[in-house]
Amino acid sequence: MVPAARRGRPRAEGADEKILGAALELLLERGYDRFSVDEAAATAGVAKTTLYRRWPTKDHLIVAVVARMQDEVPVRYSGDVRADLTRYLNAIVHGLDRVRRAGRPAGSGDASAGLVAEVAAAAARHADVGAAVHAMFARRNAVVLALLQEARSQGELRPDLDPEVLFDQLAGALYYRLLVTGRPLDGAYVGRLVSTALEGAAR
Amino acid sequence: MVPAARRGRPRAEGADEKILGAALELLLERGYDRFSVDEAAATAGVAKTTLYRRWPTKDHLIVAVVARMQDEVPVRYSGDVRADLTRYLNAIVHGLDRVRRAGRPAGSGDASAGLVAEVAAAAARHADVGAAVHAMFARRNAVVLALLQEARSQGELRPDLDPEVLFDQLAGALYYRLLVTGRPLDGAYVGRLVSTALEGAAR
DNA sequence: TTAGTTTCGCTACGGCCGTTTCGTAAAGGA
DNA sequence: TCCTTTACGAAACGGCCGTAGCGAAACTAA
Repeated sequence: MVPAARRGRPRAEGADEKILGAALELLLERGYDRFSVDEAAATAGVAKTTLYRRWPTKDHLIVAVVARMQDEVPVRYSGDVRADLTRYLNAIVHGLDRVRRAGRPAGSGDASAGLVAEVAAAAARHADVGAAVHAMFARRNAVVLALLQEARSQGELRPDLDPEVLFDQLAGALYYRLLVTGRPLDGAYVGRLVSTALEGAAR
Repeated sequence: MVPAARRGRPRAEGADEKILGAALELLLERGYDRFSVDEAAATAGVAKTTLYRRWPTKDHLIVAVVARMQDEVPVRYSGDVRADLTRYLNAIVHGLDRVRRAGRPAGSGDASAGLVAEVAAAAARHADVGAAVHAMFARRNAVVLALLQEARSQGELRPDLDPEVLFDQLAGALYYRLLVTGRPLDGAYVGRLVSTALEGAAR
């Protein structure tokens, strides 16, 4: 489907890519707060107005960059939910580790926690960014929710289980631990988390 | 314990209170992003330098305001963990609702989600703010963790349960739902959450 | 060709954050 | 009393975000 020929001067070809590439580099190097829109435009070799025509705020740009670097984690039901969930959550932890290792060296805290928190804050600041962030996570998590439904229909999970609630518990615990408690997020924690969620706390 | 008499001119008595009060009012009225330090100082009737001598950044000030309005939720083990946890989580939800209702009317999304996300972002931006935020939550959650240990020793919870993991699941799910999925946070969700966490997902 | 539309780069601006400077005020110590 | 120390208000500043205005460029439509 070729886009309908529009009226005036066409947008500079490849400008979007140049901007997103420069922005990604600067974002990983400096983190959200030390990231400057002026510098991103300059690094991309583009006027600031050209950037702002595409992304109306710094928040919009950052979320676009983050959405772009989201790698999908391929997951399929293997017959062992515990193993599948453990693998998926470990992939999230590993992705956060990559951001952390790429982050700024200064003692400004955890780069991965910072990025997650800033994306959440951007989602709360602008309604359209919020919609984009919610869609980004929904898309990313859809495969896992389907996996949980499959495991439930296979009898490995309780028939009355709400997969969304279970997933909120798992992913939520990861981000809560990362952002609120400041305690380490590693494979051992993922293992304890999956066990507790699957086997339950009662009795 | 009287503070040791310090050398120079003493700090203006009551200035801290005036600033925190004005800041709280402005924060609830406008939200983090539309909150201006200059305006907070002017409203408090204080020079900006006086404010910055006490809180070196806007983030420090906001976190101090939030820490101040944290009301502790009194919880004791009643012999029914499900009821106790439900009450506690509903208190959190209710507290977020209060912030939401006090929030700005403009379509800038959810005021409570915004405040939570901004506090998390502030914690990630400055190491000392992070320590304060972690301590604030640890203090707030300590009673619940003690409650869980009590319930475990009373045989209502699994003897091998890690209370921290269980609590991460519960609180994390709330904030994850609020910030990431954008879906409603109400009593019905709290009920489903507690049930799933206590009874487990397996079988 | 001509007119109209949209984008481009460039520049300047207002608002806010955080810092700095300056003169003054209020305390303790000699 | 005089000196030192710390806090105060007022003002100015640089950096960054986001907006506005300008002339030029690139395209469509007539």
